[in-house]
Amino acid sequence: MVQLWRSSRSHLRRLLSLKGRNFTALPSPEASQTASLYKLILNSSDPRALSQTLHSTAIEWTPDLVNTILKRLWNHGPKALQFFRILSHHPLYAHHASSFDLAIDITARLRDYRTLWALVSRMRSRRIGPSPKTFAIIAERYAAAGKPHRAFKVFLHMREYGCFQDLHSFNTILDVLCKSGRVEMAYNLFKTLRGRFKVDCVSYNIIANGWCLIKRTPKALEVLKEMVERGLSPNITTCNTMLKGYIRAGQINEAWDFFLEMKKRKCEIDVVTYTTVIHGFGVVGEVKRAQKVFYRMVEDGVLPSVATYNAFIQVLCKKDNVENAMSVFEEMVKKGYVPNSVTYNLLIRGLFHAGQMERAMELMERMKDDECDPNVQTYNIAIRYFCDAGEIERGLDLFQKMGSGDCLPNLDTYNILISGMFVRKKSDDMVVAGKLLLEMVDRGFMPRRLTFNRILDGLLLTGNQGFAKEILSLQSRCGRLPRRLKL
DNA sequence: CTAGGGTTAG
Repeated sequence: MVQLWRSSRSHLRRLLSLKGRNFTALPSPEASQTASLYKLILNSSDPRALSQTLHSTAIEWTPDLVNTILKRLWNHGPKALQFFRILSHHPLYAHHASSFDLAIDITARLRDYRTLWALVSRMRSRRIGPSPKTFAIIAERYAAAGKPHRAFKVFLHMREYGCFQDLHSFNTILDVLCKSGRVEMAYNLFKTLRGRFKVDCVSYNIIANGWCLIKRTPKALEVLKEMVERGLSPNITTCNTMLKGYIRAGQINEAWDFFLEMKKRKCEIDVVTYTTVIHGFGVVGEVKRAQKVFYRMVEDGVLPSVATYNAFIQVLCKKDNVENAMSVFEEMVKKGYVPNSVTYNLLIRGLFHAGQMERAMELMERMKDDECDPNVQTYNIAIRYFCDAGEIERGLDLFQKMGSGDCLPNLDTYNILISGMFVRKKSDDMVVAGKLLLEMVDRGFMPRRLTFNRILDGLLLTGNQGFAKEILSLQSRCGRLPRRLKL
């Protein structure tokens, strides 16, 4: 029966999709089931009732379904974990390792490390993990939370959980440390342990990139020199890393010379090289040069990717004008490229920036036709510009739309909207700001102290003493959570 | 999620 429905539905989809792209977004039965389950979980206020529903035999749980729901609840961590927990007690279904990884990621983001390690233990006792991937997630979150030493300790203790420390996992931990700005620490580990793990070109690239990220290109070069001395050859990734490093450090002439040198030496320049150059030169204002490279690359036998178009489109939006960006957009579509959400977000921002609010909103609608629904970033852009323009109501409308749809607001959304509440000096807006603050805390986001203070001041100045008191007690409750970086 | 390219404000 279900099978029948499914096949006739997909037949219908095929038929409809012939008539126009609008219909390709028609939800499949699986998608609509997922959507209704998601809404059910999100809107339930009674955990016991929810538990009963989710345990009912009518729902056929699969790891895919569970993971989809966990990802959609990403910006509502407590809800996501509640869902995960309820399903852990299902009489027939048992969580897949990938769902554990997602749940672990969420606990880490909420800085709930006790639950995190409890989940790791449960994975182990069920003999479904933890895997090196699990440890990569944990290490990354520790590093991002300003606990690089914890991140490294995770790596050291992997073996106790049955995971071998090999070159892969070593490279992962180096990269995690570098990306969180702890290059110094990564480099020291690298030097101490490179013999044991027999480091390769990837390890050197990771360290070089680490130095580049903090704009220390000479250090990166030094590392690469060492690499060559030890008999390892740089590859195209090494070159692209340095190229981007020069640009990031503002060494535009060095970057250009490096690019020319790459060409002269006939190293296999690829689409990443061109994308880096186009974006790098464009954003520092060298639009003509970026444009030349963009049109030249095809002659050189390298086809642009969607990312290349995105880089070029951003350059045109920022340093040229939106109309030209729109033409390049139409041009890429005509050539058969499928724009992604990055493309749309760039153009939507460009149009908003040029004051063309309505055209921006039209483009936001058009996204849906491309099976590329507006995402959090899209909404954040729109909300920001509407608030900046004083059209607070439209910003709030969009926010409302997000909450009811399947694109939950993230930390940025709340910050943007709360700032927007200070544009008009209205008492009502202060109350809305306060409510947003309560909601964001409820969803596992930690407002900055500045946000608390602004709202408190606002409420006190507009005579909302009672509400201010409530916010103040919320703040002290939040303060108990250890959130500041401690070394 | 073993490394490099597109979304975040002036």
